[in-house]
Amino acid sequence: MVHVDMDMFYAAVEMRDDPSLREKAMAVGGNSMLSTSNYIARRFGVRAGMPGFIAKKLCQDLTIIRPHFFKYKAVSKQVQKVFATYDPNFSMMSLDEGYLDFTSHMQWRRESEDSERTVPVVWRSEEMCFCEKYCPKYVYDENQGQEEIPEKNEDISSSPDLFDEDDSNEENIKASGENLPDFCENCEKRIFKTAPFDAVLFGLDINEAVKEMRFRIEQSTHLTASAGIAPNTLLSKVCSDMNKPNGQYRVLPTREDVINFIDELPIRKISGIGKVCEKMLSGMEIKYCQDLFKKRGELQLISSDISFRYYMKISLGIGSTFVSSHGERKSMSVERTFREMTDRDEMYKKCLDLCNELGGDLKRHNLVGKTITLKIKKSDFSVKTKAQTIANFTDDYELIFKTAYDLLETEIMNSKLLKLRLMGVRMSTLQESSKITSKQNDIKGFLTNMKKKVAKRSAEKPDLIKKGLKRDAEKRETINIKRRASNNLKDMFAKIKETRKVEADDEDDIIVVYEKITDKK
DNA sequence: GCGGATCAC
DNA sequence: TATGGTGATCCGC
Repeated sequence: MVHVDMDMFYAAVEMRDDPSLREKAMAVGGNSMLSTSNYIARRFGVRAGMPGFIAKKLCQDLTIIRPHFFKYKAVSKQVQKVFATYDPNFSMMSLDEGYLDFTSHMQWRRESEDSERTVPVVWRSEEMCFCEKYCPKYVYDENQGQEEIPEKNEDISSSPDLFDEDDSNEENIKASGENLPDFCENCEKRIFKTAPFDAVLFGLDINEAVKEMRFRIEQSTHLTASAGIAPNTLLSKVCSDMNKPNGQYRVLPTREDVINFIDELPIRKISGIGKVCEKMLSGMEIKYCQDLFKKRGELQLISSDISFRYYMKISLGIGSTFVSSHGERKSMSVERTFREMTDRDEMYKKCLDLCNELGGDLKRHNLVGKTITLKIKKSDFSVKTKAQTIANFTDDYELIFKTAYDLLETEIMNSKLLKLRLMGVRMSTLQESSKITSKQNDIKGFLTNMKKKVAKRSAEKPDLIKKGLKRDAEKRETINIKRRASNNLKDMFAKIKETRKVEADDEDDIIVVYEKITDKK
């Protein structure tokens, strides 16, 4: 298994596109959070995940670049194109890293010709002109999120047979080169007079195969990647970090090599062991992976079955031996941080906006869901979530808001002065909207839902139901008052009132059904 | 199913 | 002045 990771990805793209950044300490992100930093900035302790204003304190001269995701997506596509030639079933973990299974490729490789392992290459140098004919100039189409590369470059880098044949292309470039001036009028750099390309032959083994892949990535993106090669994904992930940047590392598929590698490895290096887990384990004197096995007795006592098995797998260097494709999405969410918010109407408005966004996202992905979760983060950074599952699948923002509103209202009512810094809305229990039959949306769904409600209610005392209805009526009255008090939110509250009314009718029906049932008894 | 926590990126 | 957004999973109810 191979894990590939682009080196300081976002920062590298920005440095590639703006040479003036290359000599500087720089990071990509915003004032509140940095996504990544270059190696100069890292010397000052500037790290991904660090707030920009703190990084500025560590490094006065830090240049912070706002992220350009359309660029990163475009580059990622190029990288994926290379990945696909080695393993069509590769699995991306993010824009800049992925897992590949080289098994099939290595079978093919053993019987491959030299020419099939030869990568054509354009050697580049800062002193040479690339701004015209030979320049793989990066042109981004922001709408498409795709990158266009001039045809010439496409020809050179994507034709492995280029050097096996009587190559008229090469001659043409040479010939035309003779008519060019020595220096470019645009960039004043020296212009190639001979064909600026060559070819590199890679060997048969997996180290060579991965070098070849990394070379192709570099040729196509002018960015470097690091890779890890190991018998499973758990190990390959750790390996890709060993010789970063622009390097690779291999753990052989032998018991000795795996054990040697894993024994002295700090547990924190393993993907899945985070800050908290590290601290907890260090409290038991567990710092290296071999300690997990040494302390397996204690571990078993204090851990759940799942955790214990996970720890034991780590200590033995066992991981997945195949790349698993991403399963179905399980949730979709929107959340936003903002300056401290105390005004209720503002909160409801924010909630409505989030629901609106979420509804749009769900529709775009052809998804519907039935569990709505409201997330709030208070000014003291404490986080709270409230969830409710509704009767029918939906992607309708008004229905989402109806539920989110209730959850938010509960929170507002339950606290004296709510000071928020973040709000989020999540939809889970998802289904593809196409799979929703009309049945589920009309009478049948309504009836099953009602049966459930009745069952739940009949477990309670009947007078509780009436109390509940009275409480709902009071809630509605509160909302009416608020509506009168707030002109600019008039429509919003009118909608709430509307939906509440539907709900109330719903409840009335339940009472009738409930009475019928009790009568029968 | 719900809510808190942890984790990766 | 000031610490993100999205998705997944696990644990204990």
